[in-house]
Amino acid sequence: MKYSISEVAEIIGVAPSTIRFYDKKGLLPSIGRTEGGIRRFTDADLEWLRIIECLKTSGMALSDIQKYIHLALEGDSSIGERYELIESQMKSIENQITALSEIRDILAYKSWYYKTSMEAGTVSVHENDTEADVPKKLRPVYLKLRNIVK
Amino acid sequence: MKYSISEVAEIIGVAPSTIRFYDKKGLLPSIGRTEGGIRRFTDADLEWLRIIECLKTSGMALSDIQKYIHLALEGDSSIGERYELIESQMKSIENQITALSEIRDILAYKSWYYKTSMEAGTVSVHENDTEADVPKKLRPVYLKLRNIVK
DNA sequence: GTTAAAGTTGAAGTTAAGTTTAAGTTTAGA
DNA sequence: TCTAAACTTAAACTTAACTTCAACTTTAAC
Repeated sequence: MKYSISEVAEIIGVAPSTIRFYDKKGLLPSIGRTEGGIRRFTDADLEWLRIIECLKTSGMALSDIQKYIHLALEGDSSIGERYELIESQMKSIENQITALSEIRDILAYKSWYYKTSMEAGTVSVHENDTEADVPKKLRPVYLKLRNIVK
Repeated sequence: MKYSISEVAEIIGVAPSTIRFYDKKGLLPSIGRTEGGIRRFTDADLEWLRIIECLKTSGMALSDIQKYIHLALEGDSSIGERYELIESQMKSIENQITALSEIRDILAYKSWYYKTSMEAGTVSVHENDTEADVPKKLRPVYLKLRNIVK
């Protein structure tokens, strides 16, 4: 099965210009062309694009994705390097998840704070809050951040 | 307690130029100045900066953070709007965490794939893999993505 | 054989979130 | 009082990841 650039764009969910941009950056190894020079994508090319999407979502820079793809093209000799790259990206993702979870907890506190303020009509309702006034789930973040979370 | 811009930069962990940039963008309401025009930060100003850091980590754009801060300055009349903003940011964070978790699972599979390839010296060791060859934990992602995860 | 839609390229433009620079001012300490 | 360190501003520069543009070519359908 072969696809045009706009079909691929549709399937992957990006703009055609983005795919040309990736191609120019060397992220798409050896895309086929018609005699007239028009790109024809194979299913294998689609897979590369999905891998790019995946690594991009993980926060990897395009320049590093390019490195990874070229390592993959090198074959078995680069397995070790690719393993290291993937491991390091896994660690990065786990750090991101941890950071986001902390922020989510803070926002959950703020959400409760505003919800209850809304019901009372004013944020003053929390002026003399103590731990006991805060829902159990939100107490850890309240205790840690009561000075900065307004 | 009052702080100079470089002290604040040190405490918060950003460059002084970043703080000036935030100030110019209207993210820091009414920073005090000496007679000569030098910024003097209070503990309340530090709190704003911590809130900015928090919302920034959550992926909120500076322009939206600015809106939030100005809503907060408006007082009780903006509680509802602030609540909506926080709720929407919570949802955004939860989506981010979900997306990252999926990517982490894919990378965990790739990590296993490369680790075992490394031990065998070649990725061919996986050529005829079936579900049974994949560690139990990695099977869901393998089944879902075996066509795209190489 | 025409033609309109879709493709091509290189180069320039965009956006966000800063950073750097240049030129000048303020301040703290000896 | 002098001076060096720290501060000020406006404006230009940076980087990543695209997007848009202009000018031109290829292709599919009639």
